[in-house]
Amino acid sequence: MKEDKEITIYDLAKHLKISAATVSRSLKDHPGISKSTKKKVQEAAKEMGYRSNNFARNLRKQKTNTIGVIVPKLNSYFVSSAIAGMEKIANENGYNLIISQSLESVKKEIANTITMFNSRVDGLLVSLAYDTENMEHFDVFFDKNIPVVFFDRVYEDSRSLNVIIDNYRNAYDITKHLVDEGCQRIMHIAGNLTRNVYAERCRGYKDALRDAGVEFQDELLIVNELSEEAGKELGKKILQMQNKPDAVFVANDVCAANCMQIIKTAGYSIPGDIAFAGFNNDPISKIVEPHLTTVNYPCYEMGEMAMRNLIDHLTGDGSISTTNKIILRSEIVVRASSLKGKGNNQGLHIA
Amino acid sequence: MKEDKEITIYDLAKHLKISAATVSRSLKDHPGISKSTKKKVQEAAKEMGYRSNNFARNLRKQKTNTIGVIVPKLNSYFVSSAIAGMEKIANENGYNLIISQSLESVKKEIANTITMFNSRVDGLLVSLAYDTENMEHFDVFFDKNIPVVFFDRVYEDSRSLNVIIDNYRNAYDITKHLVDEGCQRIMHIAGNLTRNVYAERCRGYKDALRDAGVEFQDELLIVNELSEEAGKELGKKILQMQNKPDAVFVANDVCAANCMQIIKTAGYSIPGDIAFAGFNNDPISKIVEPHLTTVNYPCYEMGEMAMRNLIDHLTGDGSISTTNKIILRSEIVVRASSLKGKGNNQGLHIA
DNA sequence: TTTGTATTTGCAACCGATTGCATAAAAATT
DNA sequence: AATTTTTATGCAATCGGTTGCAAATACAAA
Repeated sequence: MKEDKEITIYDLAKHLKISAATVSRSLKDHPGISKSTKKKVQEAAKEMGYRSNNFARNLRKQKTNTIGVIVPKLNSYFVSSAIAGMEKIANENGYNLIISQSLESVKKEIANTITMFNSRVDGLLVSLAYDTENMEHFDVFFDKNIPVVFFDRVYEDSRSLNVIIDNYRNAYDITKHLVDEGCQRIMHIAGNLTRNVYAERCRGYKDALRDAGVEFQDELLIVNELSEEAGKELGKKILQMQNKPDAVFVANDVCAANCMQIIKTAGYSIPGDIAFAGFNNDPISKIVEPHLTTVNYPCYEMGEMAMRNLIDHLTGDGSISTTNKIILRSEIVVRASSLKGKGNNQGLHIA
Repeated sequence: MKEDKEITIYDLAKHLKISAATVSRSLKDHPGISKSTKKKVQEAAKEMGYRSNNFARNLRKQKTNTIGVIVPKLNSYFVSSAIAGMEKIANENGYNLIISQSLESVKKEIANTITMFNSRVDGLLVSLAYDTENMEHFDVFFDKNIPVVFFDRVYEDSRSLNVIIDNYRNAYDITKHLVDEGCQRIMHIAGNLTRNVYAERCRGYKDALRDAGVEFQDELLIVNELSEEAGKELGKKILQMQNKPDAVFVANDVCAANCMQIIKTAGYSIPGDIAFAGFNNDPISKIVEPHLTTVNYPCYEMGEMAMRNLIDHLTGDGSISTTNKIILRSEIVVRASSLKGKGNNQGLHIA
């Protein structure tokens, strides 16, 4: 029944000999319209192949039904999983997503923020770039009361909601696990420490050491980009150390796996000589050998949760005003890379 | 200088004591407006914090500046990389992306298609779901002359542009390489053979065998989902074969890597007992041990290319009408998993 | 039948930018 | 100075829904 030309409510109105206002109300199930009229309109709409014009609607309602997402990089396990979760929820609720990547640069992040602002997104979901330190570019959103939800790489600010995991706790647990396995010289590889995720993991690492009576040593803390290449570099660096660590806790699986390879290739045994632990539970952690002890990060769920809360807030149910932080459950997953066999493993899930 | 209320061209017009039409034309650099007026308007716009309202614009122009992307699954290496490339190009050209996933189900794919249609995207980029066989759901787009570009998992249709790699050639090369390494019982693991990519790879495999004088055997061709789990299943299946293959060419790295693990754990040597080859050059291929011989698939570039062509077409430069297929360069990457050391490697790039 | 109340529907003014056509102003020509 | 040509601007309609308010119709009570 589709015509070549787009059908509008005016066409429907003319066809049914009623007003456009009534058509409009009928289509959105307005209470003031009689059941019979509604039915007539809805049927005619279907028959004639009517499709609502969002632009007219948005123009009039001053709402876009679009949510902006800014991430550091689309092609990583964490981000793509999180976005998959977001897409699902947004889709279910009739929201569109516009996605852009900062490619880990504040500059691009700022540009994207402006684009999003100009696209008049109803809300924004953001995971910060590696080097973002200043948050002024989000002020335009706060000023206009456009809700901003940060996830994973967040910014502590009373005006926004943060969805995170307990990085501190997990890092603490994993470090403690390494200690329990008998490690004493535990190295930690962190990302940029101004980024909450890495700062928290580092703090957990330090506190666990302290509580275990192991002294923290500056030389055992390294900050890098956590990329594949950084992992390889790291491996080489470790090989050159005269006093090598007996364990390495890396803030990210990809970096950990690549580092392990270098170490292994040089003839060291893992976990025998050096134990390893990562973070994220990236699929790679189950491929690298030995399998990598890591933290099971609920990426997909985090995306769902962040989106759900944003939408709830937009539709009024929500409460970004009252809720300020959502912490998702996550837990360490012990695998062979850290099992020296000396310690207990405290009933932790072994996969 | 930003006010609380949105500034419109009417505000600018009033402020400058000129008509809204002149403002509109000035802002878009219309030739009929004098330089001095244009400058005045553009300056005032900046000063007053004007931002153009896309909905009004779209409503009037009947164009959305939005491109729809439908993919099977967001969280895979291939897809996230391709989307990263698309986003880059779209962003550079002022287009927005709306992205949705079919989750490998035709049903959801159809639903997404309808959503995209109703969102009035200017164009569509699609990689088909695993089980899509019927293409009727794209007819609405073809009927309305909305360009559709398929990438990777494509559909041969004169009305659309396909962006692909030469799956046949690569599969042929990789199979030939295995033969050259001395393999005779080469197994091939394919995906759904109605999907072009898998059909082509399978064809390349068969032809390479034929040309090498190796007889194709039905029992050595297996179709599965190519997922992690499928890879493990496959490993078990191979272990149960009495007459095992001496090489396995899997149509996807993730599946290959997971299969290798099972085989290795059972005590077989790779490539000694069984050589392996995959497809995609997923990061996992450089982690699994031995490193996996595979095909370097230009995911990011494919995303860029698909998007660029779609946009060119929308802006009139393009020619989906004339171009019907774009084949990107790709090549096999030989790594340890297939090097039995008996054969030559024909100068192929070894990474 | 009349008045009052509740239920349905329509009128018309938005939302903000675009554009064909007409007009006004400036420049060039006679 | 009068006329033609060129250049610059404005008028007003249009895109398609939405919604406050008024009007019309239905139904109930008096």
